Amino acid sequence: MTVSRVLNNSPSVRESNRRKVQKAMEELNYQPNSAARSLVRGKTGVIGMSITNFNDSFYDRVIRVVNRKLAEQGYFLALSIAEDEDGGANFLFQKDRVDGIILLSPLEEKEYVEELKRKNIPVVLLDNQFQHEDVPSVVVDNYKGGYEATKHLIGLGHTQIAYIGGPSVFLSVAERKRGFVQALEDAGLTSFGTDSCGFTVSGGYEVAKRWMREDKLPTAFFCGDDFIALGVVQALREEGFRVPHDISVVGFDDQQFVGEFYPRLTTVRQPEAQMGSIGVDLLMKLIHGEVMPPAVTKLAPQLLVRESTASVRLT
Amino acid sequence: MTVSRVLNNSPSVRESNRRKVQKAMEELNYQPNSAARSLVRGKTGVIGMSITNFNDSFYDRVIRVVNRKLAEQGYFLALSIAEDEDGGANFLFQKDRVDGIILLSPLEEKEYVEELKRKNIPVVLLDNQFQHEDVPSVVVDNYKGGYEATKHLIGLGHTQIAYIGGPSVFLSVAERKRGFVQALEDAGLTSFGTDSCGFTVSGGYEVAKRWMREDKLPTAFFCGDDFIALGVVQALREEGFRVPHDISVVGFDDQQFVGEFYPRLTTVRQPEAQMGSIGVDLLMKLIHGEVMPPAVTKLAPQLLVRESTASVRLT
DNA sequence: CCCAAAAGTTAAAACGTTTAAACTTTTGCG
DNA sequence: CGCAAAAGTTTAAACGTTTTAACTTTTGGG
Repeated sequence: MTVSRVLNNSPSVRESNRRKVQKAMEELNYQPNSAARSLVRGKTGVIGMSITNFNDSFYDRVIRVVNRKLAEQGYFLALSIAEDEDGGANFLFQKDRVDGIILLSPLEEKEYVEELKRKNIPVVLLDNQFQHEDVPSVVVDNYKGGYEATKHLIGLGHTQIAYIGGPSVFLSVAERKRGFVQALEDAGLTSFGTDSCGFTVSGGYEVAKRWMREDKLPTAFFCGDDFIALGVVQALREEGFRVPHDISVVGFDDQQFVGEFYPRLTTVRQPEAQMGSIGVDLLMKLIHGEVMPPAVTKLAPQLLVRESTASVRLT
Repeated sequence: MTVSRVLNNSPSVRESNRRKVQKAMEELNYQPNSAARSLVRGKTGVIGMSITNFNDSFYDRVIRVVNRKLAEQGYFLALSIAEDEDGGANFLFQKDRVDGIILLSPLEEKEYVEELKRKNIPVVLLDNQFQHEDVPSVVVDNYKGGYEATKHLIGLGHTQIAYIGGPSVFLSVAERKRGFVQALEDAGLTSFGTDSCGFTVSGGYEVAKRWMREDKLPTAFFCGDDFIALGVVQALREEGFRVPHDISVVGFDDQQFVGEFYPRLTTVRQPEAQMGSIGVDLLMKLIHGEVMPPAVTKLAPQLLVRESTASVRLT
């Protein structure tokens, strides 16, 4: 009826009637039923986003940008937590619940991507290094991040540099390491050693402690993320080493307040805003049926030099 | 048709037919349209949760518990970010999109609560001290948290204790302070002074610096949250004071890794799991139309004594 | 073997909107 | 003032399920 037209403000409705309808809507506290609407229209106006990790500044920043940008375009963002098995996005995995999905995950997620493809749901991958055929993705250039961080250390005169990465399920881990190795090679150096642990403070702490027990100490650590870096700093401190005076440490991600608390961490910042923004753009194109853009967009990270790195100390 | 019955596995369908239908569903990759389903049934199977804050361990823990518990009961959780004006839950604010809402917010949210009431959407408040008529809520006993933290400090011999709280929009701030004051009074002491700042590292940092400039230094700080506490620690350290050797500091919330990094922070841990669990229980009761339980459930926090507090130093 | 009850199946209506088509009123020009 | 075009309104069908009622088949007791 006419009501539908005023809801979708079609032009062909007499002003007086439009007024009347609006008044009635107010009085009755009327609100269109979105299920019915979705049913007939075949769209919901909501975009789903699956997230694996919460308490993390990198994800936080990406999510906020996506939320804002989606809102600008008239879409709602529904976040879903990806727990272990269920891929977490399960609730999103229904074509009629969302118009599109943004998968924010550092893991492969092959199955989910395939399922979504099969269901014909537009999907974009963020922070996901894996290339799934014709699913567009936006990632940061982790290789470059590792390279820049290491180069910075080399520039400070360090020659004994170690890398402590995260779990090998994350492709980012290997990429950062590749950058690390290449930077050393380009400078004619060799790696002091590498190791890995969980992306946690305690992980970094334990690796560093173990190394110290074995009398194996570089003059600088490049860590796979800030949590590991903090753990390393903590372990070093407990054994009487000062950062950066004795040993330099660099992290990755610029987590909340690592730049505000001693020792202000030198780290690699990812372009979260760009990532989120491009991700939304890609998804919108997909939704509007535009031709598929190039599969993977790679963004440059930025080295933030702070106080946890210094010139190598000549003993 | 029969299909509907096998979907909802009603008993009255011949086994052979059930088999046939299932096979067909597999082959066609069939998935029931949830919009149509919601439309006729009047429920969606999703619970919305509005969150103001992301990169925060307290919220993270609550959210994860809620997610898990909801999943157990066959509901999906859709998270929505509450940005400034929109109350963020706007997408949830439609009765036909969700079966119920959990508002996780430390702010008053009067308008939203009223709007939800008006729309007749079951709603439960978490971490929200404000009492909205007949909306059940679960909060932590911030008064008690403040009391216990201060008592701990007093027990260590401190008599010059200061409180640095967060922004006064948060009721929790006043409650924690009330606990602080009462503990002092019960011990026959008076407050060394109070101040406030944002719930940030830099906030705590600046207050402490300012106080030091004015030669105003207590022997112990009770801070409104861990971020403030870290800022205070950092400021003290920069001025040559050691924590806890010279000055003790206690925080609130047990944020990620404040227990792993020097100085391991003494803090107050909120019972996130309980809060989430009770919140879900309440919401389920509301949804099933059970009689309204008592309006506000108050949970006891727990003091975690670590290394940022020590006996007062007798100079 | 018949018949009633039980078990299972099919048909029709309903959920609340949008869209397309048919219909009616208004407008403006000669 | 009449008529065609434009503007606006009403009707009907459709979206994909569930629910209720009506119908058909199977089962089992006498």
